[in-house]
This record gives sequence, C-alpha cells and structure tokens, in this order.
Amino acid sequence: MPDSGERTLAGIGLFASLPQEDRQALEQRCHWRKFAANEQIIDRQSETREVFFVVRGKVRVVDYSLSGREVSFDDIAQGGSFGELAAIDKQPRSANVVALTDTTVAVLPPSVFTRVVTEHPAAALALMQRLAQIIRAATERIMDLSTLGAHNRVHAELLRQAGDSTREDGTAVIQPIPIHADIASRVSTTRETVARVLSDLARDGIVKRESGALVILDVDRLRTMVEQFKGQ
Amino acid sequence: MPDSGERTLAGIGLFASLPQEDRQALEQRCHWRKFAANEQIIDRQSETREVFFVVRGKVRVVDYSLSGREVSFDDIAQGGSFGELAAIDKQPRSANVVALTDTTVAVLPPSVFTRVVTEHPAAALALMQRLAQIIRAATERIMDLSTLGAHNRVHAELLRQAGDSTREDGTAVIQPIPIHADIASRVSTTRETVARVLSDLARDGIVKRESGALVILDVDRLRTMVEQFKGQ
DNA sequence: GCCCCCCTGTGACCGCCGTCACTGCCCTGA
DNA sequence: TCAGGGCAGTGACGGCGGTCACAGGGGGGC
Repeated sequence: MPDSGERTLAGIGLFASLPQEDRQALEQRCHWRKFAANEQIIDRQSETREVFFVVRGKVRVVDYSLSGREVSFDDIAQGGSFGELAAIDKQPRSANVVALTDTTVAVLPPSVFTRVVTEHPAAALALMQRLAQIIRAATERIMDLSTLGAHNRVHAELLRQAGDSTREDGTAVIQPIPIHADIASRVSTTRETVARVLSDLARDGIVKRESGALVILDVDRLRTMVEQFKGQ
Repeated sequence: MPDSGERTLAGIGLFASLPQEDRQALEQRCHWRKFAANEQIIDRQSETREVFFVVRGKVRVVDYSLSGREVSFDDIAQGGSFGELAAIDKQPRSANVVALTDTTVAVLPPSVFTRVVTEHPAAALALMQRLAQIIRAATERIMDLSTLGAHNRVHAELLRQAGDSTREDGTAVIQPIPIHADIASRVSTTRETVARVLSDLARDGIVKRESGALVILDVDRLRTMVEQFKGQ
C-alpha cells in the first residue's frame, strides 16, 4: 500500500480545530516514521524534544524500576499524541514509549510545535485539556496506590477498562481479554495477584470468561467492593 | 493594616510575563478572599470552576480516602496558583485545598482565565509549563509508590525536601523540621514509619536533629540508599 | 506556672501480597 | 504432528509495614 495516504494529520485530536490549510502546512514540517511492534520510540532521560502524533497503530508509555519492574502509564491510540512534556518544559524525557503494534508517527520539531500552540488558541486549549486529563488520571492512580490494597486496585482497573460499556442489566464487557501482566503493570502489582483476583471474582460469579471477552456480570457489586476497601 | 496593599497580582508566577496594564486590568476582575489557617478553600467534587492565586500565605492540596487516610499532593506558596484544572476541562474539582496559614487569594472566574491564556501566549506557555511540572512530579510519585518500599520513599522525600541545599561537605539542611505526619502523607505511609526511619538514620549518623533543623550529614549515602532499594 | 494538646518514639502483632516454584493450556510455526 | 514459547493458575513462605497501645516531651495559652 502507498505511504502517501498515511501522511496526514487529519485524525489528530490536538489539531482537530485547526483550519485545514494550517494543518496541511504542518504536515510539511513533519518527519514521518514507522516503528515495528515492540520497537522503542522514546527513551527516558534522552535529550530529544520532538512531539509525536500517532497516525496509525498504538503505543504505550512505560517506565522501569532499577529492579526491572515495569510500570505502565498510558496507551495512546491512533489520533493521539505524546512527547509534549519535553517540548513544553525543555526537560529530558519523563518516560519510555514503545510501539504496541506496527505504528506510523508524525514527528514535529519542538519549535514548530510551540509556534502552533502559541498562534492557535484552540490548539493550546486542546493541549491544556489533554494535560489536565493526564493529571487527573495520575491523581486517581496515586490515590489508589495510597489507599487501596492490590486486590481492590485490580477491581478498580476492571471497572475503568469496562468504561461506560455497562448495559442495562448491570453487565459489562471488556474485549479483548486483557493480558494479566498488562493489568498488573497498570496498577502496580504482580501477574500472580491479578490471576488470583480474577479467580476469586469468577468463583463469586462476578466475572466470567467468554469467547475471547471478559464479562463483568455484576458491575454494581464490583463497584461497592472497591469502595468498601478491605471488603473482601 | 489596609487591604489595598495586598490586592495585586504582581507576584503571581503565571502572569509574570503579562504587561503591567493587562495585569492591572485582571486585578479588577478578581474577587479577593481571606482564609484562616486550616480553613478549606476548595472542596473536592464541588462544581466551582474559579482559578485561585495565592497573594499571601500558603495552601495545601490534599485528598482523603474513605477510611480517612490523608494523601497530600502539593503545597503552594505565595505567588502560586491552583484550581486551574476545573477551569480548563470543566470537570469537578479533583482535590481539596486548605489554607496552611492565614491566606489571601485572588479568585478569577473561569471565563476570564480562559480569555487570558488564549489572548496571551506567554501566559498559556507558563500554564503549560506548570501543568507539565505537575505531571512530572506525579509520575515520579507513582514510580516511587510502585517500586520503592516505605522506608526508601521517606529517604527520597528527605532528599527532595533538601532540594539543592547540599553544601560542599556533602551535608544539607531541612528547615524547619518537617512534622512526621506531613512527610507521611506526602509519601503515603504512616507517622510511625517516618519516626522509625528517622531514628534509624540518626543511629547510622546520616541525619541529625539540630536546633530546629534537620541536618542530613551524608547526602550521597542517603542517595545510594534510595537507589539500591531494599538496601537497608 | 500549670495544664493540655500535639508531636514524637518504640514495642508487639499479624495480615497482605510479593516472590518462588511448578503445572498445564493454547497457539503458532516448522 | 510435534515442539516451543507465552500466558494462566495456584500453593507455600516470609517479610514489610500498617495498626494498636502507650510513654514521654515541649511549647503555647490562660
């Protein structure tokens, strides 16, 4: 398939409110790069400052402790962006970013990025909203880590992944079934603990594994389990 | 003493780059409020959207778990601002804010705040830098919570509070001595654990209590203790 | 000067959960 | 068809650190 069809910023959330001609002008200033699944795009502590836009594929923001434990922060899908922090404050990269699938990104030099957001208030507001969203997610995670046990954090993560997919009968579906190790690195626990929690929930009839999907049979019950921490 | 001397935004970091006349125009749009020490300024989940500026005094951003555990996020001194998140994304307040000392704040309606940052790119950039700083701090805290034990988190917090006050002989001073419970709520542990850690450090000659100040006698040793987690 | 409250310090206990070890399944590719 | 690797599941163990309880100290207010 030809590359040219991919070289557009049309689907990028941050630039959604830009006039088409400005967006096309921006496309001229980008470099376009492809990464294979599992390939690293940004290395923590490195001194690059470019901003990236996910034109196709999916990437993950992760960090590793000295002991090798993986802590994952966010998955960014097509249309999203990453690498803004370093461009904004000119500090080293705060985390690693790896491609989850084969991915195409647009790469914008920091100076151009800064000019866009200074000249286009709508883009500036969109960026601020994105940053605010990151802060809210981080705050919630800190609260979870500080006040919830590992089991309850897994419960909370299941509810988060279910999102607003709850149906009228109080069930919800997570599809595809997330890999236990991924859940573990999102809530800072171990693969084994996630497996135990899911076993317990299945035994109590709260979740069920079903043809490639994880079905939450009783969303309300799960929600109360999280709130009355120590509940189980 | 007359209030009028306090009714200025001159010392506010976010507006440092604003032309004086614009800043003075903004002052006309503010409400000015005073809070006594320990008085609550913002209540989490409330539906207000104003942005606050600390003209005099000091405030603390905190949250409480259902079980009553206190988690503190940041202290904001004179010249700082808070409450931007709700104004940016029009969501409910993400945390509580309480006055630590008698405090005077300027209160700006969200619409005015938004107009300022859209019309003044320098203010927008300053705000983005502030948001980026918050994200970096939150990321570091999540890493600490995920990969460090409680003891090491206290060590890390001591180093953070020492800041860049390290002298040539490898010592640093934290003044005044922080209250154990405050350290505990910043690193999500208990008052008792903080006391034990400080005892251990004093026993090993790494810190010393001295006339209202906490002296770190060996900054390097403390730093290596954090890195080689489990080290103690 | 006295009292009271807040802060500090420390011991004992014990439960959560991380670690290690091992089994077994499923799916892909040769 | 078989081999191998990635993922899931579960038991045993042990240590970190949260909780409870209590003693002691220091400073501010009346």
